[in-house]
Amino acid sequence: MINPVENVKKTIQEALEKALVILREEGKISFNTIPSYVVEVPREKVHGDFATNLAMVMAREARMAPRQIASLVQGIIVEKNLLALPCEKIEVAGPGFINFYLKPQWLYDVLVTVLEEEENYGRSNLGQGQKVQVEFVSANPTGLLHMGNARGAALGDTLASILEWTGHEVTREFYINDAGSQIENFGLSLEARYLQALGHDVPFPEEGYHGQDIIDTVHRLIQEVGDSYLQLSPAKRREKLVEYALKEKLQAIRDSLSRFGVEYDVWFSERTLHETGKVAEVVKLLGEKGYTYEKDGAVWFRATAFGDEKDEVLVRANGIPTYFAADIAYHKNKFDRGFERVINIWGADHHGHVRRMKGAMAALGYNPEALDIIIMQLVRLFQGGEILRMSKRTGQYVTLDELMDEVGRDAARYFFIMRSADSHLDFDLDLAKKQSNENPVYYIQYAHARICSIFRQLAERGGKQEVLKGEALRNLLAEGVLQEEAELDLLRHLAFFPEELVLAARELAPHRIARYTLELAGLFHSFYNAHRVIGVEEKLQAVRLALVRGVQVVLQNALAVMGISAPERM
RNA sequence: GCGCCCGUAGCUCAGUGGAUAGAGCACAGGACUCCGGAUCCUGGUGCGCAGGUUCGAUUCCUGCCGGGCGCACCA
Repeated sequence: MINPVENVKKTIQEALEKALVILREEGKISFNTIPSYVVEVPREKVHGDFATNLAMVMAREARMAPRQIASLVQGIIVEKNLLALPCEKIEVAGPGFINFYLKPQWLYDVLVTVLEEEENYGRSNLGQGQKVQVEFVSANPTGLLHMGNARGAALGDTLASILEWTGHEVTREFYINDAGSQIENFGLSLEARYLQALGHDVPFPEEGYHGQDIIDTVHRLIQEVGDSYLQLSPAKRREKLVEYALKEKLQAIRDSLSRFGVEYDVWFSERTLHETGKVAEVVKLLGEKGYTYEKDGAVWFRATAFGDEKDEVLVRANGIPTYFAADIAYHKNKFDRGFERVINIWGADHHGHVRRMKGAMAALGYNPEALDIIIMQLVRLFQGGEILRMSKRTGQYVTLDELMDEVGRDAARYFFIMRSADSHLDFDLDLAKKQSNENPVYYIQYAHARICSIFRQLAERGGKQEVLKGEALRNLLAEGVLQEEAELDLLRHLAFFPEELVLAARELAPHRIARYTLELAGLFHSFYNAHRVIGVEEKLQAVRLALVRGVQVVLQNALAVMGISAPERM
């Protein structure tokens, strides 16, 4: 649970603030409060290991030129030795930055930490055990999973992992839309296919589900029950057909997601909310709080009271509650189960739903801030330069399984994780198939395989295979054996892993980890091409083996977060 | 018309209130008799346009232009 970067930043902050207090006591500077400032790693290495904008943001408060403040602070830190870190030099630069050039000591400590914590390196307690639910995919169980669902699955699962790594108690949940009008429609489609399969010339509903998959489902059912459903009333017949098909579809969805590396803790049925009266209950509750009214025979929710453009129907004139009503009941249930934070991943086509959902939570007395809805932009599928429309109705879509058949699970996951949820994703099928070997995930995995290969080589040559750790490693590093730029760059990147997870958790941004891992792999490949590990001088080989082992550990951890395998050979 | 997202290199995309804006692909050239060449190294007139806030804006705000998606008693 060590975050090296955070520790250094804190140490620098302490020095800065002590310096300011001393300067004020000496009457050299005046201020009431220290404005918020940052200690960060500069983009350019020539600007030091860490830098702060403190002097610039203090300028107004202290009524003094930024560079002058910076000089005073820098001077007093050096003079009184306020910084509790081995430091090369502290400089004032540019418009008033204070740049800290640290001795590589802190980077050496990082390596000791990584090898100490191993598969736990990166974990933190940011969340302090907060109970978080991540609900994602929640595809209609009337068809197979398409590319949009796949993106949601990769993002949701990775986000859940990131939250786990940062000290949250996470539940992954899938909401099964097994009620409502699309189920009615599903039943009508199944019925038509059933009758057609038995030789009846009946029309197929225009708005029905045209996919081949439900024809197959019906044929399997007929193997079991034959034409016995012809005797049933249409309503009963549809109910039986839906029951059978839903079970089958749901199993297929579970299997696909499982194959994609996604395992849910909870599968939550919408139908149960209706059957247990929870939907009616929540409508009543909203009424009691004064947020509903009747118009044209329907019950409406006052979404406009929460900034929405218009109100929304909860119960139709025919007495059947809407999807929205059920979803409110579902979200109430989430909070009632004790989740302190609820995160949903929705497709961009549902973004209009966000404000009223939050409004409904506020109306029920829950904190709408505890509900985070990540809007994921849609996936546009191209083939041969043309857009393929994805639609369950027409049955024309590429499924998650087909995608995995084409490019494999690792590449598919990485492809979705590497882009921010905000970006519109154009997926060129031809390109994805053709370039599957050019997917960056292989670049990362290759770095890992190469490291494994180093250890294999070492074994074959009969060399010492155990990697130095703890004090022995610390002592050897203290001799300054690791000096190369490429080595220090790698250590610096390893240092950032815990911080990167914290940022990804705060920003709910899984793509940060994809990027981080790619950069780490790149730094390793550069190092590998420039320097040898095996066959160099004994001490150097020992510390380089430790370094390479450290990289391996972090690659494994990062890949684990993303649900991607770390192959030993490729 | 209203709302949300996006507009960064030829293409696909990262990125940040700061000091010289990055990566992959594509293109051109080059690399160890040695740990895996699925690698590395070298090569770049780019933040849609116009205002505003700020010591400082590609980043924040407003308007405009362009693209995607919503705006059902569907989900």
